[in-house]
Amino acid sequence: MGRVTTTRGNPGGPRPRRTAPARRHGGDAPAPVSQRREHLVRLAADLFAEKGFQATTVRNIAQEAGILSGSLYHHFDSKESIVDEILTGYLDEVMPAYRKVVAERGNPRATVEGLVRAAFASLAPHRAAVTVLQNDWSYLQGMDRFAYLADAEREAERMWVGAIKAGQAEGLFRTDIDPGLTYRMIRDTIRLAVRWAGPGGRLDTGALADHYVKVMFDGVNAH
Amino acid sequence: MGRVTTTRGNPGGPRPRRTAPARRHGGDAPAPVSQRREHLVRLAADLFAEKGFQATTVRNIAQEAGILSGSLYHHFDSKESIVDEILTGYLDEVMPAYRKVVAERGNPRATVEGLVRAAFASLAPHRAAVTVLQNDWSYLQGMDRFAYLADAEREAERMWVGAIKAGQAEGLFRTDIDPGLTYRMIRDTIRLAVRWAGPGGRLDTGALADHYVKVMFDGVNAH
DNA sequence: GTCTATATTCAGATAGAC
DNA sequence: GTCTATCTGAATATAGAC
Repeated sequence: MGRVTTTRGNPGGPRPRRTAPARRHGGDAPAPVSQRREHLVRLAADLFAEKGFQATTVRNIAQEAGILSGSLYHHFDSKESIVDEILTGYLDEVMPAYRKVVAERGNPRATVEGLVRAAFASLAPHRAAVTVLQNDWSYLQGMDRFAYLADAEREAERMWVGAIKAGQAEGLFRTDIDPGLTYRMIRDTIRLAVRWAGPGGRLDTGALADHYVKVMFDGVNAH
Repeated sequence: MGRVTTTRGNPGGPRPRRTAPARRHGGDAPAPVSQRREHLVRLAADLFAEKGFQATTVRNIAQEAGILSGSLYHHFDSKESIVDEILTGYLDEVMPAYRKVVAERGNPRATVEGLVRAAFASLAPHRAAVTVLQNDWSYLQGMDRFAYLADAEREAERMWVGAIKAGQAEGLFRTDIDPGLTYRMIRDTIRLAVRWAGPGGRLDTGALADHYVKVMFDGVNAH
């Protein structure tokens, strides 16, 4: 609607020259097809995990790889397609893990514990995805391309809340807590763990899961 | 350093004319000094609470107020000074509340419960600050101007962890959980509640605090 | 597969007229 | 106190040389 199409405008201009592209191999194997691409995704993921998707620029990613930003577009359509790959990789792991736990049809306590452990287990290999889901959720929500995120979230909620309600029905869990509220508390706490289980890797997620299961089931009170 | 000073460049160009600045008074009192300013801060806060600080533009804020972005700079130095005001307002409320709870020197269980309730109570009036602290923490950390955030966080951690450790020493809390880890779990879960206690205001924070205290102390298991 | 060069758009911010 | 007009810088992305 009434777009102004001035043919002017050139911010940027001559950019500072870098010294050299810092090659990191001197005649390696030809690389199957997209080993280079996967490497770039991993570099991007590290940056996304540090500061989120929106806060990371394609120049950041390119610099990390020792190339210029324009060169990234030989490998990727767009910045969005990079994060798409990262998010899809996460969901392709965690959702089947959830479904497997539910399909085992153990008692609800075992199911909830299994879900907690599955969630924690997926944190370490997918820090970037989890960080992006926290930081940039509302941004991604606005895009048709990422509608699958909300779908997955709905399915996950059904599984968790179902297990909690079943546990209440069987008298395993107290009935004076709200299942939906409890699910969100649990989910959020696990996701946030990615921040301090962070790059330093000070805490392994197995130990975190143990800690969390203890507190969640029995509370902080001494018996 | 070799800046290109083309005299060109005019993104924006002729902007669509708005109909009128939507005045909301027709001869009110002269307004003490900065009633207008406070109003603008509140508008900005709503936007920050929705999508964070970095994701909100000064043009967003101005549009919400029915003025142009340049006009905002009559009231504020910069976008940062707006968020500074918001964050300061939050800390000026929550930190004294924490200190008061600790100063009462009740038993550690009462102290922890008091801290939880103080934290929840501060959510509703300061949604923007809490959202910004979550979304833009790493961005703000990099700036000297916001060093006071880390200071406050350190003081808060000392109070919480102190209460948890005291409770363990008195045999009130189980000793097989890590105080620092437990504090972060609690803190993060409370902060995240701001998202779904959100704009709809579906859940009042008093009820949330009740729910949370129950689960935290006694766990989800039935007795 | 990378670089050069640049288009395009949008961000925060400013000067001065009204 | 707001608007007009614009600057400056930075972001995503593209075209074509090498």
